[in-house]
Amino acid sequence: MLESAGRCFTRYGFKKTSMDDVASDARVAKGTVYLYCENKQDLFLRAIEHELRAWTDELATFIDPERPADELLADLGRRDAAFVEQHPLVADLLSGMVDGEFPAFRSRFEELRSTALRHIVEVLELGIHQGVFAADLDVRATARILREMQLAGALLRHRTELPVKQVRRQQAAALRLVLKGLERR
Amino acid sequence: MLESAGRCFTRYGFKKTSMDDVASDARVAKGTVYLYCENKQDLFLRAIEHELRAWTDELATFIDPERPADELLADLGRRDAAFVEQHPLVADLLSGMVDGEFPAFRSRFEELRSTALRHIVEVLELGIHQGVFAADLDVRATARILREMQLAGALLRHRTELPVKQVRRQQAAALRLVLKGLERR
Amino acid sequence: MLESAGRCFTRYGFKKTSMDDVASDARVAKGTVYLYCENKQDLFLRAIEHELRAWTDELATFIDPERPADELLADLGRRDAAFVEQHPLVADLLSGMVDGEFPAFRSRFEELRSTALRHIVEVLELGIHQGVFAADLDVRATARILREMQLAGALLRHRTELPVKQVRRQQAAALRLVLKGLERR
Amino acid sequence: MLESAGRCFTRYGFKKTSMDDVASDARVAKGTVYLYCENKQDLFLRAIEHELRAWTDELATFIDPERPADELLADLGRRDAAFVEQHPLVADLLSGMVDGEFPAFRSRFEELRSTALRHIVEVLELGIHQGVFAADLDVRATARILREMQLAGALLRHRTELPVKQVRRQQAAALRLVLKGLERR
DNA sequence: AATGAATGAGTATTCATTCAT
DNA sequence: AATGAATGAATACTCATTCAT
Repeated sequence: MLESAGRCFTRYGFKKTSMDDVASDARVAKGTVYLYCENKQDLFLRAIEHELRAWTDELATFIDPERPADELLADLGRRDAAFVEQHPLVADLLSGMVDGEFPAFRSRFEELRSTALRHIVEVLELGIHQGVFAADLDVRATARILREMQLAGALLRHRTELPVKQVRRQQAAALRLVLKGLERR
Repeated sequence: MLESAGRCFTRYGFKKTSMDDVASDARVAKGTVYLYCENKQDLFLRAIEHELRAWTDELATFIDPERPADELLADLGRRDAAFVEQHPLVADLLSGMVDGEFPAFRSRFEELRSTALRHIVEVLELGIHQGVFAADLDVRATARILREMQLAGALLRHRTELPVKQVRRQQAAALRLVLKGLERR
Repeated sequence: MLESAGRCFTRYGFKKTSMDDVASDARVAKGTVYLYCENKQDLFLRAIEHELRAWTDELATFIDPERPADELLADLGRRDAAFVEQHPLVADLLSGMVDGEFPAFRSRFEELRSTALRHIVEVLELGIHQGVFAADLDVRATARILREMQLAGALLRHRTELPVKQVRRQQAAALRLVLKGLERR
Repeated sequence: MLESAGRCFTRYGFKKTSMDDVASDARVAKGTVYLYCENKQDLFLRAIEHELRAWTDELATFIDPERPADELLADLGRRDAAFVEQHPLVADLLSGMVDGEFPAFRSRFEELRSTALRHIVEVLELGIHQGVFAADLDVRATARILREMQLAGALLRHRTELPVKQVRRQQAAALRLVLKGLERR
């Protein structure tokens, strides 16, 4: 059910997805959908939460402090990019796109986004500690940019249907750009 | 009229904006709106075009090849960021968000986006020529990232209502990150 | 003005004709149309009256009592058919089609239709008097049928776009059918 | 549902009938109407088809070749007239009135009208074969006229609200007129 | 638990009519 | 007299939501 909802919302967006779409994707009757949610908004939020659970599991993966931070960061980037590409709803959440539809949930969303940042922040701080990243980085702002860049790639694929090759090229270019910028002077 | 439309579409998105919204924002009757457009879609596209005209005017400003490219890029970045913040519809266009609503216009949009890239590409190439940027940059992919980063900032403001200070911090961090990454080895 | 209205109403019908259609056909501004009529209904009625004036002029033509009634009837039929083909609004009026749109004018219309019948009735009565038509004809009902048959032809052309040849064939067949039926036993 | 639609379209015509009219006549909500049709057009066509089904069933009734054709024709005329009076939508179809509203369906309608003619043609040909009708009749054109005359009566009733008595008188007169005209010389 | 027919509020669009210029 | 921009009531159609079965 929630997966059907996720699929539909991903494909058509919140407004354009009808409860009928969800119901028929899930091969149940429309009324049945309402057994699992209060209303369309609620369904959307549940669907996001569902994807987020997988996301936080993913994030929980251990960050090995022995490995050089730049390597870690590249790794994290790749993994996150891959995940977000598979879960565009999460991408929508992170990019703030959904905030417009749910003004009431803004602060909740902000919190979720914060969570997603924490891991990048950790790696950056580790890097500074290891002496591979510049000490005077604005860690939080930088983390945000890094996340944004991953998102950009993920959203690009879903929204503009660029060929995968180009997306990868862009991601590679992003990494290069960024790693140099992080380096200690 | 087009400005009212721009305001509304920006605030509520395409679907959630009703022609009544636009009409009452413009303080005219609903029928009057239809004197200036064929359709809601048409209105949206006109509103975007209206903002884009200002954008292309902005872009037409001369890029002085005597100035160092890194300086130019910073300048361009600031100016573009400022502009996009004032014209979120353009941001939506550039970020590919609108493509979902108007599949028929995708190629047209892509072209517009290309235009917007050209200036960044130019500056990058100038920088390579000047010897301040690395010669082996993937110019197009890099340009795309740079644009994405500006957009990210602009969208952030409109969608998540972060305090301006934080947005500026993020933009500064982005610049720093990026300029280093562009440098010649 | 009235001719433009006539043309438009003929082509598109009452509902589908917009005041803009009439105005642009008459090459004046929409407001100008309202100088010549109170509203759309009024315009329609004036347009019909305009055509009817020509019709009553036509009907006023002298019926020569010396000529055999069957010949007269054939003549009248041809002339009326030709006229109605040129003035489909009159045909609509006669066929009762417009009554639905203007329930308030029904009795007025009925009167106009009566006028149109009178001439046929006269010829039939002349024929009875001459002894060429059966004395026990239901004159009024028969007149109505004859009119109907002419109308049918006229409407056919405008509504179904049959080739002229076929319409003529039908009119010839109608005449033959009818003249035999009118004959004295 | 279809009957409500038929009633409304009959009473007010296609344009003037609103979906609300149909819905409230059928004592359901507007949305419910859309469960049974795609469109207003579609609803109209379905309503016509609904009436037509009854019509073709009616036409399917056996034409006994043993009976004299003039008798058969009178019978057919009476039955058809009665039917068309009860189903004015069919009358509108046959008279070509609906063609203007649905240019796209013109050929489909023409075909339906052809079907309706076939039976009259058959009786006429039977009559010629029996020697009661003139051999040189233009069968098709004549059939068309006969149909037209029945229609005229039916439409008359619905559109002008003549007293039934007068309609019957007209139909009787029509029959008399016609049967004489069909006779062998 | 599951269904899906019924609902009706919400929205885009049209067009007769008005009125300041 | 003539204009045509502005109006807003009217109307087709959609879809989230309910509820009897």
